[in-house]
Amino acid sequence: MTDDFLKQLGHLALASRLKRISDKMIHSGREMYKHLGLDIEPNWYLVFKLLKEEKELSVTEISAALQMSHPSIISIINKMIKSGYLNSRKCQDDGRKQLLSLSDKTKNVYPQLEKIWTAGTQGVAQMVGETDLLELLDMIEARLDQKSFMEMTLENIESNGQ
Amino acid sequence: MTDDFLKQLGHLALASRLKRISDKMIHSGREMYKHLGLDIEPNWYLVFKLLKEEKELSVTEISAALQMSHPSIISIINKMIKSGYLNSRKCQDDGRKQLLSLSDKTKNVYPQLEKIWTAGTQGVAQMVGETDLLELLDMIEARLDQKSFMEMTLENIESNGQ
DNA sequence: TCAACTTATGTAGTTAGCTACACAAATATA
DNA sequence: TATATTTGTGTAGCTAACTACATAAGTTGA
Repeated sequence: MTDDFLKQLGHLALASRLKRISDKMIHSGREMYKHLGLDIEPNWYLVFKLLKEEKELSVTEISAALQMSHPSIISIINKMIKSGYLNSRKCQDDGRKQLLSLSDKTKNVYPQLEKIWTAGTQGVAQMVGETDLLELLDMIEARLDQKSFMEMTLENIESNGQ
Repeated sequence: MTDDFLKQLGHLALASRLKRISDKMIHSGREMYKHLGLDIEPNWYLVFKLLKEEKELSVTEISAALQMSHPSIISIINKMIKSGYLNSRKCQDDGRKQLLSLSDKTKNVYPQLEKIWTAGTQGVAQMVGETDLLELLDMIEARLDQKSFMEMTLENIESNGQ
């Protein structure tokens, strides 16, 4: 018997435990950048890595690639622009679009960032060990895409009620 | 090659993926309560279940059991009190303490809530299948408690730099 | 017994997601 | 070609966690 009530709840508390772990890691990531004297936030690596690969993307394209809502992306990129890490220019062909790319400032610090991300990847790999956690997450996300947690639960309520 | 950039990032994006899954499930849980006509929020089940078991607890005790900060607990219980699901009384022995317990309203709807949570537990169990996901989470949380993600990463930066 | 410390609660302000709505630009269609 | 629809971006307002600070009540020890 542990004093961690979430563990006791078993499957019911899955979402809460996933949230607890991710919150803790994200918070620790924020501390790490601060410790290293960088004005970078934990979720920016997604945009950095994506734009390193794709060179120039619109808000909607970033939103689709990261599977996050476009208001979330706007909030992230506005901070990154303000801090000088992204360039933004209006698209010539389509006046609605804003095209984002990495700034020179970013290109200068990129080697340092890569070292941090490499070390972070190693840290997660050490934590996860030889387990197949990432494959499990693939499976869970695939199942959640097929049928939402609400749908699954409502179906179970239905069939339990028979 | 998938169009989900987070998957491509492998271990590096673990925290982001855990967040994405938990956010999705929590959001779906909110919709479910709404669909069922209940004015209950997704994270309240933790307090309901805990107080069902322990009868009467203070803010700090709830905070410890759920491993959440006390301001988070205050925010949750204030809403639950406002909605009539919790009773609060001042502790006689210790005037600083607020003692929380389940209200009659809660006791009346509890059977219905149990059905929902049972169905939700089944839903998660179906999603997780025969895997050992919960044990993996136990392991990861234990390792994170020993050494934070920041510490792990900084150590790796150090040793990579040699 | 009273000052210093500790503990329990509460408040303020931050970050990170989200949906719903607004609006402008592009495209499609009658 | 003019109107209607779609698409891309942006804003407002929501939830949920956190830390840091404030305050009040208990406890301890000189």
